[in-house]
Amino acid sequence: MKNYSRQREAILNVLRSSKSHPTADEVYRQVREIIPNISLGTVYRNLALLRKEGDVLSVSVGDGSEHFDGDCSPHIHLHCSECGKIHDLTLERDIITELAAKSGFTPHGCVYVVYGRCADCATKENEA
Amino acid sequence: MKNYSRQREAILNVLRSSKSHPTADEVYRQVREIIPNISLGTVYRNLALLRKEGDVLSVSVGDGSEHFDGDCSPHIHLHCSECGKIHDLTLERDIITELAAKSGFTPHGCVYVVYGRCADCATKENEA
DNA sequence: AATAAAAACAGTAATCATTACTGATTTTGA
DNA sequence: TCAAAATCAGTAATGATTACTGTTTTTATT
Repeated sequence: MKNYSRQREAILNVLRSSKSHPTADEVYRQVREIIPNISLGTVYRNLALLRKEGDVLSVSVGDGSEHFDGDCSPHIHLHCSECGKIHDLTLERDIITELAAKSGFTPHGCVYVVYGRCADCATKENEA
Repeated sequence: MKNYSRQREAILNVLRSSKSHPTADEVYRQVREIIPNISLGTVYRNLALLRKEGDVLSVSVGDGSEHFDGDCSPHIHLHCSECGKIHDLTLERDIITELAAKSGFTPHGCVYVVYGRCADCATKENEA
């Protein structure tokens, strides 16, 4: 376990205990409930640091801001263009990274995004 | 073939004939050599449109701006944290999208990024 | 413990990629 | 031929992110 500051630890905890892929601002709001006077700059700085350390990864889905994820295991991000949510899908065997390694690339991490329409939104459509 | 404006067509051509995953600004500079008075706003608007249409996709690697790709076939983006380049790797069978579809998601497109160090940078290191 | 250097912080100002707006021009379709 | 719709160039505004400043906390050493 790394020795992180209280602020950095709190940010990491928020991300680890979240399933919603929050933006920097959303992380900020959640961490403020634990450390009320934490600065937004601190959140950004630590998110960048945690990403560099490989504790966290970030996903961009083209909605203007970066989303963060405390789960660094290889998994698929399903981004619904209708509701905007990012759903997770477990990936048992990471063929993509295996291929990358086979090609002479040294992998540190990965982000897989599939765009489309989630099952929830498809169901709602049928109901209406 | 869709009936696109001269500007939109030029933007698409730049992306189709590029292997370097340019940003909006880089696309703008290249298109200006063909249409010198094109506006940056037009480039952004058409990139967003082309992406929506599925003619183009965008990749974010955490360097501040979005990169665009005229190749929409499923392939792997190898992002080197050393030189910043995005290398492409062909993907014969897209297991990721297959899994997504099997889970009840309706896929429209996908972006796969593997972070790490490219073969070129590894070679340079050994030489030095 | 005392202290100096390094790291991290809160708060705020600045940057810069992206988006929105305006009025003019082009395209489309009846 | 004409009016509505789409698109444009140019520019202003937005807003996510980064950089800066002076202060506080941590770390390492004596």
